[in-house]
Amino acid sequence: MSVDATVTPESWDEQLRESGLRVTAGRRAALEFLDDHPHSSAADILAGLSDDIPSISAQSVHNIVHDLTRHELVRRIDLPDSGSARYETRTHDNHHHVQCVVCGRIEDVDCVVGHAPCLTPDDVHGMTVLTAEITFRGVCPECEPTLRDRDPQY
Amino acid sequence: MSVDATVTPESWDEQLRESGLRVTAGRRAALEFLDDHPHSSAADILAGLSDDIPSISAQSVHNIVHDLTRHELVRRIDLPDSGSARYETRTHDNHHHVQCVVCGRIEDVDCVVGHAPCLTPDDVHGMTVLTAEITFRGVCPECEPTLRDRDPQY
DNA sequence: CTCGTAGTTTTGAGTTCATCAAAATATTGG
DNA sequence: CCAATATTTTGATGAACTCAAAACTACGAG
Ligand SMILES: [Mn+2]
Ligand SMILES: [Mn+2]
Ligand SMILES: [Zn+2]
Ligand SMILES: [Zn+2]
Repeated sequence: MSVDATVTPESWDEQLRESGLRVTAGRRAALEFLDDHPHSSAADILAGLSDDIPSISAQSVHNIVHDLTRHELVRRIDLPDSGSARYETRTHDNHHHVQCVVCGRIEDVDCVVGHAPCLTPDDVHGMTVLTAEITFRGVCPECEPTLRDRDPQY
Repeated sequence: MSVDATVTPESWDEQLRESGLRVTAGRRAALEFLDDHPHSSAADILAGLSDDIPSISAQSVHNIVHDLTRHELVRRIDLPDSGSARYETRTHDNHHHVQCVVCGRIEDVDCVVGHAPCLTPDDVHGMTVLTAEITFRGVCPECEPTLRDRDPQY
């Protein structure tokens, strides 16, 4: 059983350089944090990085995720509720998400097709469809009892 | 050729009353406006209603769409870009949307299945999937030339 | 028809998330 | 190590939405 070593902690430095971005403590820490905590908000990242980098500011986190998103080292996702944008290091695999309507928990859902667009609808008003962003909404196992309490007919 | 008369302007009043909501000028006007201008934002609605109801406030529009959404007379949609939430009178038909990445134009896309959830992925981490919100992203016919100018390899 | 009450709108303030701009600082090639 | 330029920080600003209380209105009871 061998672990895929294409994404080691140090490789973030390489990926940053390959994108023409300078290697900074904030960017490296943000990438490491997002790899460990997918679907984090800018505020989550700020909180997660403040211990290691006390000087980091909210504005810096926004700058960082913006730059990393633009160079496709991270992916930005905007889920229906969830107030703020979320970020993750899983890019280029066209995966989707399932979100618990009770607790907000977010999990990845592999794309059945594996490439964009994974669906092709009938009538798209003449538009050329590039991607299909899918957000499944449901109830996670932990929240099912909660929901049954509130609405026994479930 | 007969027009479906199930949704006449006056029927908004009935639908409001059936939901236990009082019939007010703002609510009636908002429903009429949204029926004519689907996928409008709260700001769009405010602008569209200000002529007829000069006293209307931004807060009122938020109250109105919130109440109408809660009683399912309108549907709220949150699209990836687009900053603000959008609203429409087409409810209960589980339809989806296609959005032009250049100009932001939004169009309806009928659900192929016709009922939620229209997709059932393999692994959803034990969650019970209720709905699948799909946003197709692409380029509309009007914007294709623009895109070709910027990036000739298209 | 009038009145009273609960529902609704308005007014005003406040929050969160994100952006813009300029000064301070750090990275990196030479 | 230095200079050039990218990045971070600081500070201000904006957009969308929410909260709370006062003013107003729809509508059913009388
Ligand atoms: Mn993901
Ligand atoms: Mn629609
Ligand atoms: Zn849950
Ligand atoms: Zn377009």
